[in-house]
Amino acid sequence: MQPNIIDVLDKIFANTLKSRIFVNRDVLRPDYIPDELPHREEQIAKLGSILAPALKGAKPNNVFIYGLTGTGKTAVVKYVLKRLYAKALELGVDIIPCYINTRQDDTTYRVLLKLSECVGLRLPFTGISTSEAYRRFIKVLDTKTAIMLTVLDEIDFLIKRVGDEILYRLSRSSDDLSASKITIIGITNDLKLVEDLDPRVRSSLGEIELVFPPYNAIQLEDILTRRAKIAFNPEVVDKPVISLCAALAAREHGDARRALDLLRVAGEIAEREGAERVATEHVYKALREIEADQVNEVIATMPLHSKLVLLAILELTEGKEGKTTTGEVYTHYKTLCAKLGIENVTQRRVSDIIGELDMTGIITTRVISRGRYGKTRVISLAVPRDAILRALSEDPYVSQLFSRHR
DNA sequence: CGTCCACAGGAATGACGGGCGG
DNA sequence: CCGCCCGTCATTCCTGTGGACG
Repeated sequence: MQPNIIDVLDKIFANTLKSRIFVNRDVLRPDYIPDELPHREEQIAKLGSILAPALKGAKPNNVFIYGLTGTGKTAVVKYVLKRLYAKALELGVDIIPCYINTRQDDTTYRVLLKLSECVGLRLPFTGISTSEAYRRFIKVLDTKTAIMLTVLDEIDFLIKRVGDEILYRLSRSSDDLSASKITIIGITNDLKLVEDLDPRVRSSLGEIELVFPPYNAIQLEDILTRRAKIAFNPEVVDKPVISLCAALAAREHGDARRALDLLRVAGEIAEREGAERVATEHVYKALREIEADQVNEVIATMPLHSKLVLLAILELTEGKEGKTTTGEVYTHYKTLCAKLGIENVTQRRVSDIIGELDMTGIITTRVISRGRYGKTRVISLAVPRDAILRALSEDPYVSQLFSRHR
């Protein structure tokens, strides 16, 4: 037994090492920052001119950057900061870039921790209050004459978690500083974020706004082509494959991350199958795999009753045009609860659950009136049923319902 | 042409668990 | 460490409504 496992592993290792598909798979990963950012020249130029005053030791305006996922916001900001920092070194100007992703560091204290790290101050992980942390950070920063360029990526998470208090503090930090200055660059894909922001913060933070439009299919194709050249062995991907990835991602909303994911996963599938080259069928498989992963993730975190409602929908949409209605779902859902011996929630709640499922994109609903026979929502599945079925069977309660009628 | 079905969906309220500030 | 507040899931009660049917 043991030698067998080792043999298998050896084979896997060897295959990975002498991959005939990939040269450098990492350049297709979402966190990779490329040396060139095609089709974002305009945004690079704008951000560059906004931040350029830092090179003269002046405080640039705060910037707010909007754009849907995969439109290159993070990449552009990181790129511009890198170039700016290099130039500053050359000129002997003190610029301190600081990148914080507030999805990971989503508390005031953790943000302050990161800020301090950027100015070379090590704060304890715990033990001091946030105001003390702020005081110490400011004290160190004020020993310098520097422009601190603070990027707060996915800033909506921070605001949702702790409100806009630190933003206010930071935007008013010049009151506490004599020589140094802090510029804030906020990044978000939530276009209506500013609405629920303290007006004082809004005006100081949104001094300048930059919008990143989605890429179109042609631009995506160009991006993929450049990236594929570095990522793959020559001749293993050809144009139709890349065009397909671009077209599929453009259909979403021009999400470059999505396009790159597709290409990478397609390559991984091709490799797993021991294929010579990446074919369009691998892309379709990749699409299904990525979709299934997302469905899995969404469903896994759902509460039990949402899963049961989803199961009810799943079973009711089998056959007959794949459509069902709220009333049918509720009745069927109640029988499922009865089988499990648990209490059911009210119809009002199920109505909301159906709405929530619609929001996640797993199902599609539309309100219609059947006249004499009342008003209801027509429900149909929006993703492959086997993906849902597999995700639901992960749940220990729900899976009892499967094994029974098997 | 008015009714009335079968829900949609708003408002108020409560149980519960987790995180935060003092 | 404790009380407090907040978000989530849920209930109760409610008003609103498009259009087939009588």
